[in-house]
Amino acid sequence: MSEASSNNANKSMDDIMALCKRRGFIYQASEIYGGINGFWDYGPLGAQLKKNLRDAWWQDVVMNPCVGRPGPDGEPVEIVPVDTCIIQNPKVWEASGHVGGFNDPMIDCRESKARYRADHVRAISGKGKRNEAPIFAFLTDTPSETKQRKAAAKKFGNEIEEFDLLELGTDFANVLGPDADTLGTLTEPRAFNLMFKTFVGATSAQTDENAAYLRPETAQGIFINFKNVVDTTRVSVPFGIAQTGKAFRNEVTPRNFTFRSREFEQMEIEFFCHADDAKTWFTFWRDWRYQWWQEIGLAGDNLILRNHDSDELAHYAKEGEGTSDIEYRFPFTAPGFGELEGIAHRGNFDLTQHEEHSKKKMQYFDTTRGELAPNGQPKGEWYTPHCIEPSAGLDRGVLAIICEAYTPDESRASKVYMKFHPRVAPIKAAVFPLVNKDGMPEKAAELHQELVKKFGHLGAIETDAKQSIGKRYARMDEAGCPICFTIDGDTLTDGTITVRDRDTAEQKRIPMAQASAYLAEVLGM
RNA sequence: GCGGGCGUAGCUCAAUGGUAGAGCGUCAGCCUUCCAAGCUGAAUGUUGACGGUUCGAGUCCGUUCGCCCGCUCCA
Repeated sequence: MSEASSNNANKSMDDIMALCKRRGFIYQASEIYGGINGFWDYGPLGAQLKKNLRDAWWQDVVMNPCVGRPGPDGEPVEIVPVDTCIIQNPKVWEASGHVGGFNDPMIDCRESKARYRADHVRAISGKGKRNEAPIFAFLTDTPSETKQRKAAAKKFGNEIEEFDLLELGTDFANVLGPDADTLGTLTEPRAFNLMFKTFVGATSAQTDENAAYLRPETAQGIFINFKNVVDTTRVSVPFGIAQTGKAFRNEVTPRNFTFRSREFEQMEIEFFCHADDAKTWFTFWRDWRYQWWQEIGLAGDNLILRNHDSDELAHYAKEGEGTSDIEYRFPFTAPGFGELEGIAHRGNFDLTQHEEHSKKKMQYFDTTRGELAPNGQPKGEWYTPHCIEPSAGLDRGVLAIICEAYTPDESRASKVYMKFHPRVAPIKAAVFPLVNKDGMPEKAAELHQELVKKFGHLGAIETDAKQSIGKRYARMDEAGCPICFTIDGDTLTDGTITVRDRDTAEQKRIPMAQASAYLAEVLGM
């Protein structure tokens, strides 16, 4: 357990947010106009950090799936990428269940602060007295039902009638809320539209006919291209399709810095396999994804793997075998955890839905299955593949990495340093002349150019000749730069430089000619 | 959506209803041979926004936007 991971509950989110602002990791979106609730912008260091995490995922998922670890079938894991549109045909969201399932009107109770799905609330009035107080509202199978039935019986005896609350319309002045003690505390029903709506066509009217939605998840772009990928590439089940991209949800309550944002980026894999193999693939992905987050720097006990209870499964996962979350103990969730990535067994829910709604065949012909023909070859089998979905939040990953890296240290000049794993660190190295004269700046520029050329595609290589060396080290500590190379007087005579380690502040001398190899090793190359 | 707290320079914070300040950071110059050293100087604010009370509002009142905490919600 690292020092950083053991005390997240003691890390101040205010301090972390201040550092994010001060050093240019994350800014409030539209700040000069007073911000906009639920949106955040990344500054120079944050944008690079986010790109590094996205690149690491892409490399380890798409380019070299599971870093070469074979799947449960002993074969290399096969993954191909796609990049699909944020705006899809609206029918996609009908098929996926996002339109029908999440437009439900909700009712709030001003007294009890409870919130109810309007269509779930039942009501009891006196017989023929629907327009008179009191009317008793309740939720079936909750304590409120018992309580309200008792109250209604006391008031009306057997002369009652029972109906859906919504039959009253939108005015509930005569209604006693399920958990209320006074009449008329229920608000009128309000729709919760979790999807952002927009309109397609520059000259078209903004009517429902032209309505479209910003995607609430990248996953559907994969499912609706499943057949395209199967038909046009040489993949065969089992295989996965991966995608990163923005998604949008009109969250009821954006909260906790970037953790719950209305615009966010996902990194998703939809891995298709035969139903018989789904369970083993689920376990495989769950375990590897957990390990991946550990290897990217969330190595301590702040990261856990949690299997969902059956009663909290999402609509799509009920068909499958379950869901596991990889969760991180953020300072604002401690001692609890917040989700970084969910690994869901979606069954064949999505492909089946799209097959029904689009009338296009989504089944897959597997030539390795089926009974054997006389010649000993399998006859093949048609089936709708099941799907394992490791779905990660990129912004949440960045936030977790920032929280994990944040390390207060009163003993050093910066008082805090960012202990980024070298692979995600936005600044990979810095080159300093110890003093800004005597040929040192020239040497520094030389080494800087060399390192930029070799490592610049991975992140920033900085150089700085201003002010004292301690100040420059401190600045790099706060930015999370893993190592600094310093040119001094000896460099000019014997060709050696000092390497300064961020985490230990220790220094050692190496030949300048080996700086590049040294950095490569730090970066795990 | 409810309740509570908050909003002053890039950051952290001062300022009795009476001229908006400090520290740090940033920038410039000098200096400087390993950890924010030293010296000199500079820039930076419609006090979140709008309205009101007042001779006068950072301060009081209203509205609004945003952030934090709790509840709620969370595909």
